[in-house]
Amino acid sequence: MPELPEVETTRRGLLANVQFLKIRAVTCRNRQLRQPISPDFETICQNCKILDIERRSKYLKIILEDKGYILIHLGMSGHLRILPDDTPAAKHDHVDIYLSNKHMIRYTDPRRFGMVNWYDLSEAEHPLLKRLAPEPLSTAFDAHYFHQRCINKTQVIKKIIMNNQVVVGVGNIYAQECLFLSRIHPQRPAGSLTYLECERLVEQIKVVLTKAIQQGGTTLKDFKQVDGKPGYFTQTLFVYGKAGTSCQSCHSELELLKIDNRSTTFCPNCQI
DNA sequence: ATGGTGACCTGACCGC
DNA sequence: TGCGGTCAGGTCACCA
Repeated sequence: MPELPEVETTRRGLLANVQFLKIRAVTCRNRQLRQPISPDFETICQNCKILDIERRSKYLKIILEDKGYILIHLGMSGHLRILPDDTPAAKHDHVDIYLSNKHMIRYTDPRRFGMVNWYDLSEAEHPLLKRLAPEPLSTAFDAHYFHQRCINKTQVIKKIIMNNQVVVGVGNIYAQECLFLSRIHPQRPAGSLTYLECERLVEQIKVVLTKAIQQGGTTLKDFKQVDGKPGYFTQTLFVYGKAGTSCQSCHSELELLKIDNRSTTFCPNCQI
């Protein structure tokens, strides 16, 4: 489900609902996520005030007053909702964070590839955050930087843009969309891209992610915003999940490839 | 250092 | 109806 636009949509929805509220209590029903929830998680969070919610890559940081932050990752299938605090828990509702206003933040994640934990480490100190590349929508991510990172690389370009040590936040859906819109074949060795192609790709990554955020993310299967509304970006997808249909630009048949074991749809005519 | 592979999980869907 | 296979939005530890 969640790529960067979905996570950013979630951040905005949460922030509007929980900023400056106090955490009354926390319930964990299943601690076995991508990494186990630490035994003292509930105790540490109790009575802390939520100051802000930040996003770094696809991680959310719930900033607590004078006391570090809760780090959340949604993995493949996770989502967060704001619900009345007496809402019964279903099978995959692993964590509830009860707030001072009779509501709670509920973390649900069927596949449990996500994580929830508390830290008091700066980004430079945190093992999961310290090696992350620049944000795609920041000025640090530009054509010059990206071209430098591609030079002499034999890896295919799709893998490079999905590598979070090159740029964060580009997952499988948006990688395919960005490559289509930049007219670059997903299997090109990164080192073969010209400066102009790098510039085009960087621009499309920014445009596609910005639009997706504006539309509330992509709705796939069960992605919902924190208020339960769907995202609307599916209406804007050109290639993801459309193998066998015709290219909206040239009407050739879109083809399917496996790259790094992940499905990749592209137009064999437009993308060179 | 860089690159490739398997591992972590559950659920939906398809063909038999 | 049931069973086995395949696939799915992500990331990281481990190996060569």
